[in-house]
Parts: sequence; C-alpha cells; structure tokens
Amino acid sequence: MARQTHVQTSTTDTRLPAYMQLRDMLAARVARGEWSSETPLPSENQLKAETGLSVGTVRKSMQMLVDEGLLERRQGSGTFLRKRAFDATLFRFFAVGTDSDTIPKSRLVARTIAQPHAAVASILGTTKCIRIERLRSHADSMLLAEEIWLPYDRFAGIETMPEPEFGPLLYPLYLDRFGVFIASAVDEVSFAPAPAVIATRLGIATDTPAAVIERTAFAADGAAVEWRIAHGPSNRFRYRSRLG
Amino acid sequence: MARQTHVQTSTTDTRLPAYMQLRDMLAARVARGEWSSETPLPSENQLKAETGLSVGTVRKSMQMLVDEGLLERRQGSGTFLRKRAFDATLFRFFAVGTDSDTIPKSRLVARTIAQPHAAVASILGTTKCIRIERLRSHADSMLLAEEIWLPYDRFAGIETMPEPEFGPLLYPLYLDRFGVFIASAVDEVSFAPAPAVIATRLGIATDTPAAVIERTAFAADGAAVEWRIAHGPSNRFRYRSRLG
DNA sequence: GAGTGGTCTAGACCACTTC
DNA sequence: AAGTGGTCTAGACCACTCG
Repeated sequence: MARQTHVQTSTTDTRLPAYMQLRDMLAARVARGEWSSETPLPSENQLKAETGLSVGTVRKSMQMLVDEGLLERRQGSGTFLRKRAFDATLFRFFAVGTDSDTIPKSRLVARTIAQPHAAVASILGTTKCIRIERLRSHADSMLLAEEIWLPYDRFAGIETMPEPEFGPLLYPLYLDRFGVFIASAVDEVSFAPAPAVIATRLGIATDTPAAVIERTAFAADGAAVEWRIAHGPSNRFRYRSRLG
Repeated sequence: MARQTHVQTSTTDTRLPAYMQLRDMLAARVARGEWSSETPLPSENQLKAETGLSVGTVRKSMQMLVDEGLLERRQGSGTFLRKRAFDATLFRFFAVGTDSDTIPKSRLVARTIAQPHAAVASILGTTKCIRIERLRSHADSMLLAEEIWLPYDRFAGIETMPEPEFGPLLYPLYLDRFGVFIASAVDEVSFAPAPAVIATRLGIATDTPAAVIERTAFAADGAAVEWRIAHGPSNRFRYRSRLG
C-alpha cells in the first residue's frame, strides 16, 4: 500500500500498524524540535492529507502521544507540545513537609567526562559518559546531592554549556537541546549512611543515615538515557509516588 | 436518544458520553462479581446489541478498562478479568536486595472497629472504620509492620473473617469479597524514629530510625477506600517505583 | 469455520476556540 | 464563519483462537 511510503521515516518502521508508524514519526519530529509549545502540530485533517490515512487512525496516533504525556489536545484550537506537565510529573516528589509543587533550586558543582562503574555503564550501554554533580536546595536548606550520568553520544556538549543555560530542571533541557524526551523512569528509594563527601555537602554528620534515590530514566524508545543517584538528609525527606 | 436508557444503571450517569457510561456500567458489573477471571465478558458484538451503540464506541469503553488495568483482551478468545496483574503492579516494592517479585508473608496481629485520627477520618470520609494490624516478613526477617484503616460501610465483616481466608495480599481480597477494586494509590515514603510498639514488633531498638510508608488507595470511582501506614527497618528497606 | 479482538475507513454531527 | 478536536456510526478486512 501507498501508506507506508508516506509514513515511513528513514530510521524507523517495519511491518508495524500504521498508527504506530505515525506515532513514531510524530515523536521523532517532536524530538527534532519541529514545534514549540505554542505552535500547534498539524491538525487531524492535515495529517490525514499528508499520510493518506483516515482521521480515526491519525487520532489514534495522536492519542497515544497524549497518553504518554508528550502532547496535549485542546478542543477548538489544536494539538500542542506539553512542556509543563511532564517535568511536573517526573518532579512530583521531594515535597518538604506537605508542600509539594515548588521546584527546588539547583546548583552545578562539577561536570566531567568520565567512565562510570560497570553497573552504570551496562545500564547506559556505554563507558563514555558525562558525569554531573548538582546540589538542590529549598528555602535555604539542602535537599539533595545528586550525581548524574549521561551517555556521551546523546549529550555531547552539555559538559561545557554555560551554567545559566541550565534551568532548575534537567529534563526540559534534555528535550530542548538534545532532543531527548524522558518518557519514564524507575526510582529506587533506600536509606544508607552517606559517604563523607556527600555528608559534607549536605551539612550532616558523616555516616548519618541518608535517604538515597537511584533513578534510571528512559527515552520514548525504551533506551536508558540517564542514571542518577541522589542523597538527602533523612529528616526532611519525603518521597511521593502515584501508583496505578 | 434510546442510547442512555440502555446503558444507564440505577446509580450512575448524567450527560456523560456514551462510552463513559458504558465503562462505568462494565466496571460496576465487574465489581459485582459478574464474571470470573476465566469467563469472558460479553463480546463486542454482544455489547453492541445490548446497548445499541456501535462497535467502535463499545471498543473504546473496554479499552479504557484495559488501560486502567481491570481487563485484559485476548485476540481470538475474548475479554477477561485481570486478577493477576494489578496486585503485582501495586506490590512491586519491598524488594530485599535486588530480588523483587517475591511476595512477603503476612500475619494478622489485630483487627478492631475503631475511630481513626481526624486526618485519616477526613481522607476516608467516615469515622467508623476497621483497623487492621499486620506484620509482613520475608525469609525469616521482619519487613514491615502495617496499620490499615478501612471504612466500615464498604468492608463490614472483614474484622471477623477467619484469618486463613486472608491471602498474602489484601487487594485481591477487597475485590473478591467486597467488590472494591483498587485502581490507584499514592505512597509517601519518609524516614522517622519508630514508636516503641512498632520497634518491638520489628525487632529493632526503640527510636531507631525506620522507613515509613503512608498510603492512600483509591477505588475506580476516585473515592479513597484504604489508608495505611507501614514501618520497616531502614537497613533492609528498598522502595521501587515506576514513573511516567 | 465460527467467533473473537485488532486495524482501518469515510463519513457524520457536536462543542469549542479563534478571528 | 471557519477550523479545531470530541464523539459516534456502520461498515470492512485481518490475525488469531478454539472446537
């Protein structure tokens, strides 16, 4: 059928259903930065014309991306990127007390090109990585000392970007500058004595138990694209998670 | 339209879209125990005939319940209840070490009808509650001491059920015996000294820091139907969570 | 072979937003 | 008024399961 020749993109697709091919194509174009969060994506009718598919099939593709949190549809006006929500979604924790939605301040401490431990290298699928250290605070109290590992091939250049260009959140930066959309993540929370360096940074006594969050974050295609470990003082620690 | 008169159920529905009305009706019939996990639900064509809706609309209703984790569709054979997966989904934590999918053993310690604190009463929307204490262990080591609060009107009788009828998991029991399907939950993980009673049960020193999980669980209609607080020794604690 | 869900079409009418 | 997404229809053909 003529369908695939329209929908197909250079790197993707095999004998997947049309709506999946279209989903992938749209996700790729989003990642490529083709639309900002204010310019609407092509309408259903435009995509129908572009792809030769029917409206229902086009709808299904777009709805998938809505369900994944990438897009947002507004009746009467169009379909848009969704900058806001997905970082709120992935940053809906570290509520100090009951207060939840305030974003902690970030300060970069170090950025180097380095080789991670075997376990991390295996998760990210490479030994050439960028290592970022970062401190997060809220209302003058230290919340978290983070160590972040990124595969060099996806994030080359982030190690020399001027600090002011980093916002308080990394995931929007990943998308804007590197076309990497974080679609999901797995967190593991545990408690362990903090190593000396980290205890110092957090302003707590060495070997005081600290909260530990290990996170692996995944791109839309399922590839692990970030690993981080964060330590925080256990007394002000609160991790919130929605299940189901 | 004739549509609503077919779809409508005694307690539900107003001017919602037909597919939502049908979703609610199916969810209600599932909760009422109308089908086991081996008998298929009515097929798309049967529901089309029953409701007077078109296949596409019926599909949409069923797909919603699949997305919510209640149903499972098998091409060629039918649509079925999904006992298995949702408790695995909600019990994907407390992995000791890297081992994740083993279910801890449960022992009931106490069950009473009682009045919860104001905060819990407000969450559950009632002051007449059932309080359950429960200990969970794995491979001879204590994992968790739980205190569970349930609204009496939904769970009347659970306080006198013979212990053997409780499995290691409560959520399947809620569904089987009380028609309450846990659709989602919010967990909060923190870290605090354990109260004396709990420290004793866990076999740790009083005032030793312990991991604390507070959970509010919600039925499919969004009502909070369970609140629990669990304490565990912090050294063997590991909480895993999938985001996005 | 009959029945199931999976994909897809080519429309329709509606509610809403924007100009 | 024109364009958008939201709902819904009445079909089609396919892949799969089961007896």
